[in-house]
Amino acid sequence: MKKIYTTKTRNLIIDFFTENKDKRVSAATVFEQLQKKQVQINLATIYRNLDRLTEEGVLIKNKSVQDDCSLYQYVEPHKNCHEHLHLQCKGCGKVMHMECDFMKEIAGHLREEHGFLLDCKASALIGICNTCRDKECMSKNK
Amino acid sequence: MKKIYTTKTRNLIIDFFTENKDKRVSAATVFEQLQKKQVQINLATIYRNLDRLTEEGVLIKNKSVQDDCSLYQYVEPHKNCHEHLHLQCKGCGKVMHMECDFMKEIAGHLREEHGFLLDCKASALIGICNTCRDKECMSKNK
DNA sequence: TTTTATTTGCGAATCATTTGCAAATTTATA
DNA sequence: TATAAATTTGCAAATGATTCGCAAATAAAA
Repeated sequence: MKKIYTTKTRNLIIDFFTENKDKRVSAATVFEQLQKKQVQINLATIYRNLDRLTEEGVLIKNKSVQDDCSLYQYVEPHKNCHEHLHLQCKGCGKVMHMECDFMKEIAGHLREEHGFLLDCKASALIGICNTCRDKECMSKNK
Repeated sequence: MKKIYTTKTRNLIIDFFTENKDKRVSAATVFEQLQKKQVQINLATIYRNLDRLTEEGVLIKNKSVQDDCSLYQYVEPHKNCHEHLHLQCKGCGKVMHMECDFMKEIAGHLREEHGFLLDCKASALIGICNTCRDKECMSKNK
């Protein structure tokens, strides 16, 4: 098995994500944001690190609903994403972790009634969050 | 607004999907399957038709979990995909429509407790279906 | 049947992501 | 600490899905 090398590049990328814990970003965004901080890392290297970090469970990777690219987000080590669903807002892109007891009911219902073993980590519910709904509402009433 | 032209190409593509109602396929797959039937349609044209059909609501389009491509599936006209979630099996790729009253509870819970307006059509729950679970189980007990 | 609108095929362009490879860096070993 | 071994990096080129421009073909409207 491969060993993990602690490189400058790797640390800079991890730092970026821990400083932006609630953001879901593309490889290109990581690249741009680091450039703004005068950090020059090759895009291919960023991709390689993002994929390693995803394998290690440091990041979650999934596809953007709107764009044709993958998005990565930091996972709080204590958060067990196997046990809650992710709610992603179509408006602002933010992902909320739906951590509440109702989760168990959903998983149970799917298992009992539909013979379906839910994989929370891989799933995502798309919709509109409160904030964006209000914005939408306001613009319609103009 | 644009009018819809009924072309040979368009009909061939619609036929393909109505003959394969439970399958979710990529543009490339449509292309290959039509070729096997001696039907030659340019890939770009297939893409254009798939996107038109998706806009018209004849197909559902979403991104593959595993591959880097979009998948399209026929939607039964009577099915209202605004009101149920799609359960997609990681194993076989099949999509089930979760049509049952519990859906209302889920949508209600998200709205009331999480301030989240669910967009069923855009969402997908990933997991393992009965059939694939059994297969997996059998192979482990070998 | 002529006119107008839309679609098609084709090749080229685009965009995200991956890959090969030599050089650089990190870790392990002596 | 010096050297060897393993892994990562940058770079440029390759890949693969999807899109685009444009002239020719087809369908709908007049």
